[in-house]
Amino acid sequence: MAQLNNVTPLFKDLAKVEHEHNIACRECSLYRLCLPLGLHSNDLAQLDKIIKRSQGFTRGEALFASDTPFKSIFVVRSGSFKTTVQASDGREQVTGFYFPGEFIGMDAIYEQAYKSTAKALESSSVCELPFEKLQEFGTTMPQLQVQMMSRLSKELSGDKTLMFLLGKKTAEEKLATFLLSLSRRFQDRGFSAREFQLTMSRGDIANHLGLAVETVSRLFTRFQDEGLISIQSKAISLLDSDKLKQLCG
Amino acid sequence: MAQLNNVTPLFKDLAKVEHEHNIACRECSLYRLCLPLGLHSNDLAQLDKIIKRSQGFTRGEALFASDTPFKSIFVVRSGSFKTTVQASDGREQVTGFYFPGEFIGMDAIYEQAYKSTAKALESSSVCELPFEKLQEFGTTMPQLQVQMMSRLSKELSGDKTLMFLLGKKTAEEKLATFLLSLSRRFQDRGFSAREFQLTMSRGDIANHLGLAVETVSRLFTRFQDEGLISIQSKAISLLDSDKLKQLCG
DNA sequence: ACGCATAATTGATCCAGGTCAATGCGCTGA
DNA sequence: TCAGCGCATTGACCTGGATCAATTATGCGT
Repeated sequence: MAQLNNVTPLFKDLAKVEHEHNIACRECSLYRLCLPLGLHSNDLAQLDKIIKRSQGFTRGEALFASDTPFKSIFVVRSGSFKTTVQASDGREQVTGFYFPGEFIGMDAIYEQAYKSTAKALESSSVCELPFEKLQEFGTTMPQLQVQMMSRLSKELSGDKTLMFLLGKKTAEEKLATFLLSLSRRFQDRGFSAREFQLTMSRGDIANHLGLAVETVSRLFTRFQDEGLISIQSKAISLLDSDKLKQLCG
Repeated sequence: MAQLNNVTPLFKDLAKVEHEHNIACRECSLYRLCLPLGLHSNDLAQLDKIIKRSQGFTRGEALFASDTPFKSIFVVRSGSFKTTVQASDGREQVTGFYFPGEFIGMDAIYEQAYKSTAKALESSSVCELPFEKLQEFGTTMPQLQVQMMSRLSKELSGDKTLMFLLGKKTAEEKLATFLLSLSRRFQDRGFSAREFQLTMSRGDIANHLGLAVETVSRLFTRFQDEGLISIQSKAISLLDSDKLKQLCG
């Protein structure tokens, strides 16, 4: 666990527990958020067997790189990740941030190759689901397939929302929306909706929202001046989420 | 067929043939692009039975509305559609355009409700796939499930690309990318990659790309002045797609 | 074929947010 | 403890594309 001491993981307790023991899905605290939902216990045991529990990634380490053959879908177990797509000229877009229980790599099924790069934002770990095995299981566990589709659909729906954000929202609306989205996701995971760590850099946030770093920085200070938030480097608390909600448009 | 005479459907021949006969998947000219790919012929016959072939929609008519219960996934049979998401304040974002063989409504699986509105851009028709039935079939036809996931994945991948476009590209790059994307899709469907109809309005294009109508209009005239395209109201031809490719960045 | 509504073009002006530049802060490692 | 470096903040200025305002096509209904 030494590597965990020099960072501030978002989900320290989870990381501690689940790094140390390769605990079964049934006992995983993410169960409620994850794939196995709705599976019977013998099916669950089957699933358990094919899941590879990874050793963990350190800040900046890649889970997979763009244009690499697709083999597995990953579920974040602890920590957090970002995914990016890049153009040949070097420009890149942060397409998403991923927290425990969330799936990474589903956009690679069609092309059979990852079309984005996934990097850890802090010390993190994942469960690896080899897609071929997953397919085999689909025959005997239709519920699993439905669950998978549901996951894909959820991300699709989220992406449409993001398209609206990128295409139609002002800088202020973008940042307010982003903060509340994080807040909601932390709450879903049993953490404070009010206070949390921004594990990604200002640059990552700006990039993701289609803004310049400077704009994000200015907005943070303005939100703070207006008493909406309190922010100190990576630690943020939402002081007036009602007003933030209004700002989302 | 009277309703088809006063419009210029993108896929007139398809519309003619497939409106009149409820032809089976096996004989459908979209087979290659559509769901049944990889199914055995007896499976195909099964699938055929659950597919409802709709009567057709006229320009502006809604296939489904936002916040309506989810029942079916739709495949465009002829014509074209757009999907939009809207905010409470009235702003809306065109999240996609859909052509024959493409799937609409997959982002509704998770929420079990359509989170976008789909409208016909011209006289169009769809195949309706009741999701419940599709699920039942999944048990006996795992291949179908895989195919569905593949479709979802493809759209996901496309959305990431669009996020890059919205977040990082200039107006010029956006429009060039859009035109080439249409071109490629028409080519995939056996139509000219060089000359086609823009069934959507300038407003729809602008909205989709996160631009103002005026900007799109100006770019069209500029592209025309520079000899890249030739455009006359809805009819466009790409005169220099190599240079357009360069403009995409 | 005519007239009205809607869509598209074109021009003039403006501003949100980007870019450039300088400074400040906080890790990290010796 | 402190130097060095990457990240973040702050200020000054600039610009791509939005907005506003006419004008001109297009197409639809009668």
